[in-house]
Amino acid sequence: MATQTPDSPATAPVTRDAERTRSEILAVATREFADKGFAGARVDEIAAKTRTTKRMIYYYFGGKEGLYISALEQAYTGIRALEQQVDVEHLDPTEAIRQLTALTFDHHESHPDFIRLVSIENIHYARHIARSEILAGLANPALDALTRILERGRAAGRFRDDVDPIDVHMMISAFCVFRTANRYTFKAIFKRDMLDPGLREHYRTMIGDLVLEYLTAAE
Amino acid sequence: MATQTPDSPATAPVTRDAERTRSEILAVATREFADKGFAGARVDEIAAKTRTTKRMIYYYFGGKEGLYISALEQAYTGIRALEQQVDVEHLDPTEAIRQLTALTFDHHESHPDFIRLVSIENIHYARHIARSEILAGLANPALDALTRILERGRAAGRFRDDVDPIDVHMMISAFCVFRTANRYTFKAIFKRDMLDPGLREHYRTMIGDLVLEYLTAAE
DNA sequence: CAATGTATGTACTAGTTAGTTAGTTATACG
DNA sequence: CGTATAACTAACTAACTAGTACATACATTG
Repeated sequence: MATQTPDSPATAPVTRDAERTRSEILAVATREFADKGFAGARVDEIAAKTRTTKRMIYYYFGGKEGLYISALEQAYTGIRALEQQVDVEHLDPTEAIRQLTALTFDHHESHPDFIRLVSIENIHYARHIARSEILAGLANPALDALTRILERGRAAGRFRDDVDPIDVHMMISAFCVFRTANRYTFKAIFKRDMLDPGLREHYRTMIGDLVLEYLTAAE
Repeated sequence: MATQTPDSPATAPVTRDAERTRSEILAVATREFADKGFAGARVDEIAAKTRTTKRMIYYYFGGKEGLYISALEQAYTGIRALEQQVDVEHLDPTEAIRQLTALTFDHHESHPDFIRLVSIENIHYARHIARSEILAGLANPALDALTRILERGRAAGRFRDDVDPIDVHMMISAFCVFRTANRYTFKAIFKRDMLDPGLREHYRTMIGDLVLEYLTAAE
């Protein structure tokens, strides 16, 4: 009786899977931190939303802060992996810029949790990113692609040659990040949801126009 | 002896000043909330940084959330009052856009706490702004000024006529907000401080160029 | 198949935190 | 001058919250 029988549903089949436990905690934590911030998220609540217990958070991540840093690292490496797939080398510079801005636009739209984590991390003065070895040395595929596009465009005499890739990247990010990160206050004040599906194409084109107009302007 | 004498420094002249107490609490709270977020800020710490006690926070603001909302309201009304002073009606449209972008740029740079509060409020899905009657009906002087500039520019045949004032306002805000709000993660990743004084003029001109290039482009 | 380390659950704790209770004192006003 | 009221203080509390001690079960490997 004390022995576990296959027909005892009370004692669930407690299969052990360290990787599953770890990744489940991480997934739940990412959502919770993105939703409520570092201070607002609750370790007990994160634990409750997993199939395991709070003890496991401390076992795998050391504590609340370790868990938050791991969530950040995972979010960043995930986004960077996506960016790595950007292939615009074969396109002509103008079309490459259009594709790159559209891709960035799409990335930001489809990863709101990532954007929120970045906002939260900025509220914390990027203290955790600075501390993380993984995040400090992370390459930026989108910037690399942009740098090469600008070089080609400049060589072809299509783009002005006094522009800095980081500045152009900043323009694109600013627009895409603002649209997602400031969605709620913007809507409250201007009564417009920047993520309204009906406005999507308009904004997706606009950021391409904006950047290209700037790049092709006379110096 | 029990009577308070002018030469007894132990019993400080506890002058009562409701307005001073209230505004001191509000000033400290604004800094604390901007620094640590709503959940991260501590009522006890806010109280400790004032000359009064925690009880007064509850006396004047009802609670932590009431205090946070009051801080938000004050920050927004302060910024709006500043914007009201924008006077670009007498300038020609191109110059007016240059002035307006530069002014917005300056405002954002000199009010980092306001930008941080906005970021924090977005993390909270603008729940508090939506609830505040003061903030819901706040006019937007910068947008009004922009609308009139665009009309004049369009009438003069200088600007394209398919642009929406809210969209242009969004571009300008996106750039200026991003530069301040995402300063820390941007620096950690791209090793560039967007608020470096040496880059200030460069960025201040850039946002004007960017918007004007867009407004004067062929449709 | 024993045994050893990894993985997991339960129950607890110390410290914190928002909010409150029960008053006291200054000041305006008749 | 006395008194009503607004402004203010100190000490307290109940609930929460991150983190831990301790016990135990699974599974891998020799």
